[in-house]
Amino acid sequence: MKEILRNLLLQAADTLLARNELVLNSQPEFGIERTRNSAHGDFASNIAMILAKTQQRNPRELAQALVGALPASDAVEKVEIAGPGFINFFLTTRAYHDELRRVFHEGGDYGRSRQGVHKIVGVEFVSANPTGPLHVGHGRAAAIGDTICRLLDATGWNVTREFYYNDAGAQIANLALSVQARCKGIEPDDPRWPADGYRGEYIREIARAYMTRETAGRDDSAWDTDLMASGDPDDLDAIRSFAVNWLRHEQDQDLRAFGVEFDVYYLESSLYADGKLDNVVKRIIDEGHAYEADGALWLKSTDFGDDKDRVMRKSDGTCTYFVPDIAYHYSKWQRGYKRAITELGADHHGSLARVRAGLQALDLGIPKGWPEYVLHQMVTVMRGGEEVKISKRAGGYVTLRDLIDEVGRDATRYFLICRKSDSQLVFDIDLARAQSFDNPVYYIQYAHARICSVQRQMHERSIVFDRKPALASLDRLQSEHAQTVLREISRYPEVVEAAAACLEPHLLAQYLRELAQAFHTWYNAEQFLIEDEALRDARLALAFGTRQVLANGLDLLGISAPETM
RNA sequence: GCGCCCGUAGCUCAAUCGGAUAGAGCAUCGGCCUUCUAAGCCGACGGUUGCUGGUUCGAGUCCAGUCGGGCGCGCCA
Repeated sequence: MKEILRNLLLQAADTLLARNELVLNSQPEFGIERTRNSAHGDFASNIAMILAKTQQRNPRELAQALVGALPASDAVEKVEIAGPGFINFFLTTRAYHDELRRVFHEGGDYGRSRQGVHKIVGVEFVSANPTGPLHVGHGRAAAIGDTICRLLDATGWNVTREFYYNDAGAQIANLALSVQARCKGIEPDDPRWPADGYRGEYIREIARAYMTRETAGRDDSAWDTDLMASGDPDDLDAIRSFAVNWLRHEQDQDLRAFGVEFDVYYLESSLYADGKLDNVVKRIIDEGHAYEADGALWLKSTDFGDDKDRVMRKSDGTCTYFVPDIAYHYSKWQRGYKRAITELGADHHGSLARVRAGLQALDLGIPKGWPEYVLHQMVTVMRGGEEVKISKRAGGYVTLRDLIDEVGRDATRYFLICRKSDSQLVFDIDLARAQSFDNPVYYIQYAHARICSVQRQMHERSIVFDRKPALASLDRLQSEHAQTVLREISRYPEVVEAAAACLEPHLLAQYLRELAQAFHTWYNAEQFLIEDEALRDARLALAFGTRQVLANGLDLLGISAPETM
């Protein structure tokens, strides 16, 4: 719909241009938006006020000229000029009927578009260290990252989901020591317990499995073989491999239960094995962006906007954590991702400048703003009005698995996605569990189930719904409630586009609630299965169209659309 | 001390990349089931968008400052 109006305005501008009533040296950048107030029509454009600046003209007068030059369209009922120079468009009911017909015509593809067609984008998210189970924060990362992927896919991008495993380094060594201690029967409060060891119960479980020579699971392609525990408590290498494999398997199971699957698992250890890490360090030295001091090698990250230089290689010869990050992101660039998105917890935002600086230091023409980052703020979990602490070291914290088991996958995903990612989130377990209207996810699903129920009733009463005559009788939809539903449906493609463009999935979550609300209101006001055939057809068409849009939207959120509840 | 994010109704949060009269849900109060799912609907109540300036046709949104909260600032990851 928006595109129709945009084209009309551009044609009008062209007409004025041809008449020398307008001077432009570039395509005008202007907005067309849904109005908040129906007295202002359906859409409003600020084009006249934008152009007024460069044209040195009165915006209302300019708006008048533009409106005068607008080509005729059967989508537009009337056009008004209002306020400081808004051009308000009132659309015909026909325009809305056409949109509903499009829903039926395009079905599951309604709302999909092709802006990103043929372009590839790599999206990295979760990337949890394999040192423990996934917690709520990872859940938020998973929900946001996966939904962004679905949105990008819906707007024509070719998306690869990628998970980066820090399976090398100090935390992993710490993990191995912790499991080893458990293997030897050492408890966390024992003086022999490793400093900063992981104290959680899952460590005991891994140790038990290792000692009883279980097989650590494996169901992704990044590992070559299943790993058999040797059962030897002195073989730290074996313990490390086993523990990492075990935890990766657990994490993978949890993510699958959450409806999230990855295309690529990228292992930090592979950067050491194949020399990528050394190459990156060498390249940065060769480009003159590094120097030796105090026995360490420093990156001159201040050359690229960081507030201080950073140690790349410590005096003990090992690299600091962000060097593999640089090498890893460089590998994305090498693999052809002109667009890459990295989803991270906001507590890591400090590394962002470092990684970008390192990529600039390679001097390989990687754009300054590459990769794009999406950061999410912390999640606080509430239960019974009290905060549930999540600390990995302390043990007993709320895992993603706990939430999925207790709250359910759909509600968990919805709650983690429904707020803007850069605002802190309070996850109220009691509210998320509530099987009531308090719970927005059920509210949306209920709308879908209700429509399915109507369809079942229809069959029971042997009423036949034929799409063609139904879509021809939409003029019978006169009520304000039905009009509201029509309007909400027509917004869907715009919402998908905006959510994908801004990488803000919460816009879609919010919208689906509004669509469901419009439907529930209408449902309560009017009967669908009535005697008047044409009116019945029209109402059923609108109801089934609503169901389609709800299903499409829920699918993009990775939430099921149940037929009964 | 420096950097990033956030301050919006009693609570949890929106607000279409500067748009017109700031919106939902929860909570509170009052209505609606011989009707396709009441897991629903309608109405009422609720605001100086932390504060002070600035930019312009127009600011919750942008800028400066200030107060409050979170996170980060290591030869940890």
